[in-house]
Amino acid sequence: MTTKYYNPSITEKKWQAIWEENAIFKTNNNDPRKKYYVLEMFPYPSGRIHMGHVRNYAMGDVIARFKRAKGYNVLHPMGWDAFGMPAENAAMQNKVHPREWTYRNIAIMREQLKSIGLSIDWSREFATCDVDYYHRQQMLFLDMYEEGLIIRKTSKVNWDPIDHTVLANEQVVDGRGWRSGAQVEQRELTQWFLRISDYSEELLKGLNFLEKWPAKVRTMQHNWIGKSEGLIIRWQLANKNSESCAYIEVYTTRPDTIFGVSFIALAVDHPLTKELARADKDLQIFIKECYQSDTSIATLETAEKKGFKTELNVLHPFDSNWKVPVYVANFVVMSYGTGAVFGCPAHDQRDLDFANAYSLPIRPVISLKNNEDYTIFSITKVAHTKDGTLIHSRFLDGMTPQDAFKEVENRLKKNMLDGRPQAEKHIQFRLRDWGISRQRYWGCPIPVIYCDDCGIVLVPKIDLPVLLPENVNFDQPGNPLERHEKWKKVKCPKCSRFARRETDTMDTFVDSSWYYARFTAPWAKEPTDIEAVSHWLPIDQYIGGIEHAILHLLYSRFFTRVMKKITHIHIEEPFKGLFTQGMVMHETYRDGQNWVSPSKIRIVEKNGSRTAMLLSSGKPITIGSIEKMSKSKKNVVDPDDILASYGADTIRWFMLSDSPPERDVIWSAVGIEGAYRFVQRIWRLVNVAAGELRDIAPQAVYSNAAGEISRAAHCTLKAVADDIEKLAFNRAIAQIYEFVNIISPSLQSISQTDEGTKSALRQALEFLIFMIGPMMPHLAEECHVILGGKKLIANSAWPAFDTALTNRDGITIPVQINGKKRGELIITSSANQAEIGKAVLSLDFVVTRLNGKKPKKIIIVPHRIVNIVT
RNA sequence: GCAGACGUGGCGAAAUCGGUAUACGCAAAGCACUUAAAAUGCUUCGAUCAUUGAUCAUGCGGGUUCAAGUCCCGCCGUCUGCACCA
Repeated sequence: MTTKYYNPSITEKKWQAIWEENAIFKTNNNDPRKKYYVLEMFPYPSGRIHMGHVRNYAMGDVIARFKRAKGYNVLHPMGWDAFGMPAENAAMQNKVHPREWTYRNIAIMREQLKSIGLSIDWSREFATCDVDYYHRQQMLFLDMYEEGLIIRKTSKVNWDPIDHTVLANEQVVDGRGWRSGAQVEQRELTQWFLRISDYSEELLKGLNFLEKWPAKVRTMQHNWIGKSEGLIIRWQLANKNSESCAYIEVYTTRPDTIFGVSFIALAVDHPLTKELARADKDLQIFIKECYQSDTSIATLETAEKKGFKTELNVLHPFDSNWKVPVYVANFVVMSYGTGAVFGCPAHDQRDLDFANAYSLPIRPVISLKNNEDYTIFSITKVAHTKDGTLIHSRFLDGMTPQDAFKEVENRLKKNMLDGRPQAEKHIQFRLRDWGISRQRYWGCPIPVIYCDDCGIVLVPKIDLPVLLPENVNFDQPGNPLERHEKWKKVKCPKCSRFARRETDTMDTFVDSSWYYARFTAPWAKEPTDIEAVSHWLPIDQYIGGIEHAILHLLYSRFFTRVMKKITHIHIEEPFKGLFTQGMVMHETYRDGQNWVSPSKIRIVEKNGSRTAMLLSSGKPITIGSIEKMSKSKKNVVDPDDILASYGADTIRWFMLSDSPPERDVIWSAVGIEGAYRFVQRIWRLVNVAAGELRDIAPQAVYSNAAGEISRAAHCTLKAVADDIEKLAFNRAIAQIYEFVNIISPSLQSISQTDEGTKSALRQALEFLIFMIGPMMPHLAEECHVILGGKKLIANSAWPAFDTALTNRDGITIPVQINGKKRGELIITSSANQAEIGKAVLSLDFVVTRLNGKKPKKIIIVPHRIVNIVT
């Protein structure tokens, strides 16, 4: 005990080196013990680790270390989601090659992660931009193509005419490209698609079996897949003025409202619209206008309902004298249903808006509750979408909407129109095929060649990998591959004439859809080693941010099914357990319009109010709301700074304490101080006691003070293990605090205690070291050594608790009178109902309260409570 | 608009199956140690009234129950996801 304080910066480095030298965390695929695969979503190498990463990896590490102590063969790997736009942006701004930028960031972040003391098998590390990895991904592409899982088709996209690239909807702000500020156009592009929509039903059904997933994520995926059941109804054209078809197909989930129809609306890119436009200048102008608006959410919300009345009319399926006008409308989407709808303004808000704009009739067909005045629709402009009974609907009158649906279906499916039934049942999904083409350099090249003679030719497996060219420049916008003539020019594998390479690369979501499988055997020549995959998958516990609830997790579920089909994986669901952690938040500070970093200010607390001022000048600063840590709001705290002043154990402990892991945690300076004080407290207690305890044999003792300590030790050990198992880290930590509070008085007066208590304390401390081990691994090792331990905690088995000590024989149960607690009863745990009842009635406070009266009823719940009703 | 979650002290929160509401931590106050401060240790800490103690408290209003933070019905508020999806 030469030093007074624990110095994490020296100690933590020491233990990290020892773990590495002994290869403690290197995992062997052939280990006979039961497997456990824990994985945190791998990071994008943006430059530095942020607090969100620390929280994510701290949680995963607690589970990995705990399961290892519990005797599992644990796989806990790390990699890098390394392709993507930011590397190219950096290339444009700083004249640095994306590869160089990416690998430099990886090197920095790897060291940062190592300094947190994570129990990771670094020998399995890879980045998705490693040739080794994207080579295998190209192999998968070929296999999937052979199986018919990939198709080429055109689709409408947001096109940035300045940056020459496709933009995702999120990248369109107020109709303009987020980087260039250019007015975004709608373009039809031919792209590669993965046929995820073929798996809609399967992906939906699979959700039911994911019991260890948060219900929230399952609901989100459920809605995203968006299954709906309805009818496709064919409406006969009134006059034969279309060359190609005799009817318009419409998808509807409300066939019951068919007598409320007042118009038919076609999508702007519907084939019939295109046909009509050929002979109609005005329609051409209308279509052009529609294409100029983008598909971003903000625009859609405010967009006016616009329509164009065509010459066409269709006949009502149940009344050939009833002509319904056909419009082209901007709100109808080609990619959903049939790209045409029938409008029933009275019972659909969107149709009502349209009807009011174009003075179309509004025909109510579902009864309102108490108001039969239907002029209301044009006044209130609110459609009636609730249930009721059918009215003004001829043979449907009086039916429920459900019965009317069936009646319409039954009648129409018998009617033949042009050789087909006039209606068919149709199940429609919202989920669309996954377009994976990106007009970018820094991604996995799509292994395809275009030949003028042979058409689309796949790159033969033997010619893989298609490598990204090194010599590229980013001095003009667009995709450098596109203008790299030398790289593009290639001999056709079929006819050997000159052909050109596909210059699009794959969406980075493809990279992250199978990396978890690659970790099981990153050395394999094939994408996976089927034996290794069968051993390790599914992942027992996957941890990451809720922001990936839909895309990444849905794509991965799809990809696993696909990889099963092409025999690279044996299962369908990759993630058995999923946990979505909350974000790391921080207060914001601003000086006028400018955000101010927390490192530049000082908080002063006076009379219960908090004020902030600039460190440099003392200028007052406004304290703003608590928000997610982000560079733009400058409310970030750099983990490196915290590591330097407090150490890894403190930062891990703070991240896990207080807030439940699924909820947001608010970072605060006082919070991290509190965690640091606890680290010092443990170290101090162990040091104070070490001299007295080092030679004492740890054993459980069953008497008096020593007995209480032993009992607490065994109970806490059990409770902490249960909480970690349930990922309730905050509760585990509370248990540990409570336990330390129990044993610390005895530890501080250790020199005056008897041998029995010392022995119990010796064991209590040993348990404590194991309990803090998963969260504060360095401190645990250090304390273990101070007490004379030889083996590494990281490599030791979790101690067993004694059930004789966790089950008490004397228990205290609360006693209520008329539902209010009035006292307690101490009795043996084996006491039966009759004995408890007798004991309760002789208690002083019960006798006084009853005052000679006989209770009406006594409710006794063994081990829990007694309630006397008078 | 549709779907889902949540609402407990000054703050982060706990309460397994309906069974002692506020564990544990933070902040605050007081005391001890100290020349002093920091650190550390001890004590207090939901509200109101009060002498022991009592009454009221888990967003609001009802209900079920011996017993409700927990279950049911109706509101209010906050957050998240999706959205011209027919």
